[in-house]
Amino acid sequence: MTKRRLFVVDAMALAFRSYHAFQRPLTTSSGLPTQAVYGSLMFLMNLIEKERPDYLVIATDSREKTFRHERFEAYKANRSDMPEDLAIQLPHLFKAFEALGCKLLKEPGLEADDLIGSLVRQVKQDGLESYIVSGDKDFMQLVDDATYLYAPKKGGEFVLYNEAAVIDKYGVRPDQIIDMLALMGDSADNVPGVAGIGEKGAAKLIQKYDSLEGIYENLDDITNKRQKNGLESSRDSAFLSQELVTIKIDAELPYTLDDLCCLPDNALRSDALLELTQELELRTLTKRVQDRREAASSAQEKDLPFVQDQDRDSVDYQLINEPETVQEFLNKLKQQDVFCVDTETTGLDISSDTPIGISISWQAEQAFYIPLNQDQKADLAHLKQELQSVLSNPKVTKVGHNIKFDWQMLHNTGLTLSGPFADTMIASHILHATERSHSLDACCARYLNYKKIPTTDLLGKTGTMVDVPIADLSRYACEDADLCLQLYQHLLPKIKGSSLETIFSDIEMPLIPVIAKMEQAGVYVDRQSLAEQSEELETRSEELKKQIYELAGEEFNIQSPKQLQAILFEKLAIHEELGIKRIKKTKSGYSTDVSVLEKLSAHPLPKALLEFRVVSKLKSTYIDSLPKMISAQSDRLHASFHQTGTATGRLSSSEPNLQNIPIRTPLGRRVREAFRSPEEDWVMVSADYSQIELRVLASLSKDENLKQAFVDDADIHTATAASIFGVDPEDVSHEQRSQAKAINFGIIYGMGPQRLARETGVSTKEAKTFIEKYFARYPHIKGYIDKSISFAKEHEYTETLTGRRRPLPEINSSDRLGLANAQNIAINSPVQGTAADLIKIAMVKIQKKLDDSQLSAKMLMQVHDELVFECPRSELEALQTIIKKSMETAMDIGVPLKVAIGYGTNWLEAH
DNA sequence: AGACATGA
DNA sequence: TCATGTCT
Repeated sequence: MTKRRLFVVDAMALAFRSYHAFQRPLTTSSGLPTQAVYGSLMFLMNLIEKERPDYLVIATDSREKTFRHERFEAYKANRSDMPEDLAIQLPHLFKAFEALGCKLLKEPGLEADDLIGSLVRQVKQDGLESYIVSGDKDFMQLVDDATYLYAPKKGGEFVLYNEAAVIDKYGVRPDQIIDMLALMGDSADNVPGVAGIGEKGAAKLIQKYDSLEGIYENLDDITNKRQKNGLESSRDSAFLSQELVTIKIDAELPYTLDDLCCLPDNALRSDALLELTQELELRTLTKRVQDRREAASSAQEKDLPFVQDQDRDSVDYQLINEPETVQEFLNKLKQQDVFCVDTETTGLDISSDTPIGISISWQAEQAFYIPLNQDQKADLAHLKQELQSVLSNPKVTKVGHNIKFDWQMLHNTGLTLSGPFADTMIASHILHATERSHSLDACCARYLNYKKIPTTDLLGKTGTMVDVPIADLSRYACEDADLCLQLYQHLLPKIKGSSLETIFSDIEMPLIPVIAKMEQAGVYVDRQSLAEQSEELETRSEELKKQIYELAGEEFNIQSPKQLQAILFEKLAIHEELGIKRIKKTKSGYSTDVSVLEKLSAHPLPKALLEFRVVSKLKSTYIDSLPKMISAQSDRLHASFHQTGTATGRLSSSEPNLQNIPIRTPLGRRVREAFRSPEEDWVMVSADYSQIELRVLASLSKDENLKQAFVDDADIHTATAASIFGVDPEDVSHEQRSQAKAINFGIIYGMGPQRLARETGVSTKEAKTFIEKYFARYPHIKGYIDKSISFAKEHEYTETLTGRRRPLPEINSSDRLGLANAQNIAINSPVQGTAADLIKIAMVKIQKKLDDSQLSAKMLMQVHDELVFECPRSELEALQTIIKKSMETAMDIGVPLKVAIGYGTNWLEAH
């Protein structure tokens, strides 16, 4: 693939150039001048269409003075002010950049030149080529094997300067340009240079003596009197000029490649651009944008999707479905030690769907599609057997994007896929934990700047993969495998050898088959029990509804916060009636959440509402929806667990979310009680890490006091209470314990005194003193918190014990809320993430022991610090031993880990 | 603090 | 999309 290209434009240079290029003024009907906007837009649109950049950004000066002004007071002193009718256009110009999808880069204390210089050097590290779009010869100093000067000529033409072209023009190398400019000076920027030396003279001298230093070392050689005199008298000025003309290349810039991305096809037909050209009455440009939009929509009608074509004709995709080609393919496959697999399947159901074909790639832009259905003309049984030996070869790395899915599909057709794995979806998540999507489409766009054909184009509206013509399917499947392999080549080097390698190779990759099995096992729920509960709650719900309507004096939609607001705070004004002043607010008025309703619960209406809320939540979210998700195939619930769903490294669960099944209240608990084993002599087993996050906190902070409490196996909240209230553990009251518990949680979540006060029901002031006392008793925890925050500030990410990272959100130091949030993240993420890593390690250990010992016990679900299993009574003891051992020795964190196990009818009692 | 689901 | 509520 050719290198991806970044184009950088100097905003002010472009604006001035466009402004002066116009002889006649151009204005809107209301008199707003628009020459600069028109000229700049025209220029950029031409550039985008002609060059189709992968990345395009505009750089501009910051307002502040720079190091050059400090060094030389008169720097740029003779610049005249910007003409008023250009200045007035600037806001529109910036809007125009935005409409084109170009980021406007600006950094405090940097001139555009320095920003550009540092940017091109930075992206060179990422393997990009840079094109500096400017007529300013100063930029020639930056030209190298990956950096070009793209200088506009008259009439829309450009000259491209590479190293050779620079030498051709001045006879000096790019790295000598600085010294040449130092001799010449620059009247526009008030750079003094050396009197009596111009462009020609400067070039000649540098050619002869190599550098400014070289010239002064050989001053006696110089025959030209005028030059010699000038050089002698302007020595200081020459070296000052050298400093002034040197473009900074090492400024740290906060941009990622994603910030610089350009989508040429979208840029020229965006809604924003059309709106802007219309608003500014730029008719020629409006017409041009409309043309692009029409072309795009007619292309879509013809079913021609917009794909960023990157030499896609050069790809080598082969359909392998003849006996001879199959054998030839298998022989080549067996020689690979890394390859990418992707399956095309009859559907997405993990308990019933199967592969119809498999695509494989081991080299970028080359891939093979091997049908595993009737499209395959070779001996299928033999083919599968051969594939099996490769798919389970422990010496071969199998690359995939969400390879858990392929594992499951292959499993459904009797094929075993085994490690080592390299999952590019998880690799993406490890490298960018705060990105929302890690789908193949998103990753290709993000890392390869390649827009895939949407799957829906292939499938049509209702069809399945099975109905797709083999040629199309083959091409699509090959593209997926090829791109996945390219992602592997792009992402894995960033992980290998870095501190992320452990988390990727030793934790996440081995976890894949564990989760794959867990999902396929599913969990049984008692439909009957849920149906009974549903009826009971239906009755209660109706009663409450009636009661609520009566109290309100009218019928309304109780589930609409807006309507409820009107009843509570306007019609009945309950808060006034009860004399309650402050009511929590949301963006759209008074809140009606639990905390508010509880405040008002002296009145019967809010009281009824509270119960109604509980009942309807339970009924709609769990009792009525769980049965709908039970697989007809297995009669069980097969939720998904995602390794890429959270910023901290926890797993997440969906369809249904098994991680928020009720447990706290008796009514909710009945829902979880419906989860049971369908087999006669089998039991549910639940294993809970006790206080895992506080143990992790003790470990991370190395607080002896807290560590000792765990070594002593004390009740941690009681111990904390004893410690901060200065009493013996036996004398701790209920009240004191629950306040200590709130503080312990508060610390883990990084919550402030206000939240703590709300949580414990004490005043903010009292909460403050609690926290102070806490820190006095656990001084290392205060230290840990400070350390976490400063680490996060410095690195802009947080890190767990195992090296997992989470980038911090961009912090705007004026944004108080954002800052507080970032601090909470700095404290919470390492704790939550380390706990998540511990249980992941335990899961892998447990599954391995289950496999090795050939027990039939099954892991069914994970709820952050809890694992749920199902096993025959006869295996109970063996299973408990395995669980306990694995969880308690998951990793040595310098604090003992404790596990509580509950089973059978008591499986919920571990809590 | 971190998730996901529901209903409007 | 927001407000709400469930879990850890």
